[in-house]
Amino acid sequence: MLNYSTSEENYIKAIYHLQKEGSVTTNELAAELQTRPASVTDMMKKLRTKKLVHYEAYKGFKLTIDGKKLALLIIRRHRLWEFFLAEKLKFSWDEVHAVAEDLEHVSSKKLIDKLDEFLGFPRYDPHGDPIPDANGKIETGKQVCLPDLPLNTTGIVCYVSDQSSAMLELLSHKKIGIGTKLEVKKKFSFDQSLEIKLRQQLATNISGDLAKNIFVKYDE
Amino acid sequence: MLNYSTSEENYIKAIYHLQKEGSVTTNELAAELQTRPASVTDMMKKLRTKKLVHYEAYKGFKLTIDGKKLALLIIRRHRLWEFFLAEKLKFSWDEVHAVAEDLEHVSSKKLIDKLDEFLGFPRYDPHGDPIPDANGKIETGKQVCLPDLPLNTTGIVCYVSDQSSAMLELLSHKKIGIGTKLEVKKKFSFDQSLEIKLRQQLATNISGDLAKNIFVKYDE
DNA sequence: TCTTTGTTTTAGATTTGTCTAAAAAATATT
DNA sequence: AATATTTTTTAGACAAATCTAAAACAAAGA
Ligand SMILES: [Mn+2]
Ligand SMILES: [Mn+2]
Ligand SMILES: [Mn+2]
Ligand SMILES: [Mn+2]
Repeated sequence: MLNYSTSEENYIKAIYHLQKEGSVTTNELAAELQTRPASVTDMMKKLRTKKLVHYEAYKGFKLTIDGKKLALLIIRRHRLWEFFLAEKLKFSWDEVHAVAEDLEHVSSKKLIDKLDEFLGFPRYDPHGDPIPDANGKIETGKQVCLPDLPLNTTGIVCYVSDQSSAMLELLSHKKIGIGTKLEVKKKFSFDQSLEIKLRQQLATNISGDLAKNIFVKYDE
Repeated sequence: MLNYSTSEENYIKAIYHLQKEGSVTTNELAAELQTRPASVTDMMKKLRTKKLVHYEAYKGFKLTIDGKKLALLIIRRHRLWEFFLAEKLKFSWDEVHAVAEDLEHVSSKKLIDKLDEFLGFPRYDPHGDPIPDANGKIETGKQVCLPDLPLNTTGIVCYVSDQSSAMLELLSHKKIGIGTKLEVKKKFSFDQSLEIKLRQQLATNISGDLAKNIFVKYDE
């Protein structure tokens, strides 16, 4: 794998995040990167000659296969460092991103693979986003705690942070367990309680305290 | 503390290493950094306006108080990362330097101080060089294993890596312990054995196997 | 002291990544 | 369809860090 500049890497990563499907426009990318449209055009020409983006004037751009591979490598670095900062250095969730933004550009393959191993091959970063593996494979979907699941979106329960018997008793009574599919129908700001609907069942209410401890996976 | 470019930091660190005492010349620094004398002159003018070096045309240069502080901060980052790579990620001694050369430029103060804490405030990097503390204080001298102690230089035993009873028996017989002052008089390449001299005693011989496990501190 | 040699600095060019202002193209409105 | 608006690209400039070639300076030798 060739070596790319910090600037090139930031562009590639930003395009990846913007191109859910279809292509990305000059203004979108300029806004994302806090730069000027003219700078974006310049960089797209460069990334085209390096075969990292498909680009024709006035027609937007998207990553090539190689571009996507590079993006996933940078995201892998970014999220592993975020995990390291939160887990080992006890940074809080909102502090990890800025530092990882710099660390992600240190490009030693061995460093990242050894770091991955040292961390125990974590699957999610501190924000619940999946971490690509050494081959660039990434799990689709996102892991969040229940209050952060968008309304009317199906989520699958994948983890419960509080495993006390009191908690498990409540869960089994509500018929919620690992693998349960559910949707959040309403969020009440007064007490953070949620109205949720389980597959083939009536809606039920759960407290904010309970919801905070339930983690779900969903497709973005 | 202001922020400096990777290039500026590499220059500052190189000057620190070259100016044991007295001042550094253009050609020396160009050789150290694998660059051209003209580039060095350009950079010296820039670092002078930033008050990091004392510099007058044709008269060499040395770090100001602020320049020295910055150098020690970069060296602190470098050596902490080296320790992390060797200790936690199981890199070998000869692999850590190149990666640390990049990591040292990530400038978050909190990152480095938390890393220091996570590592247990190590005092020496994997090459035996002392690590400056959070205030930039650095221990003078260097820690190496006995075969690496320069000939006829007084070293003080500060650590023994093999602490088996067989080993300690041999050491006490030779009257070598923590704090013992000694000099290496001769190195025999045939079997790596050494002829050493202890303070106020006759010279004695020790095997390569023993010598490898004895660490000494000395002034450069 | 004068001259030769080696070192250091200057002058001017290059690359990378950015910017502003103006022109060109695409899109939306009447 | 013609015109107005928005988006994108081009043209030209700039700062950072580097280079080569030439000029200026310092040190050493005759
Ligand atoms: Mn970044
Ligand atoms: Mn994240
Ligand atoms: Mn470096
Ligand atoms: Mn070292």
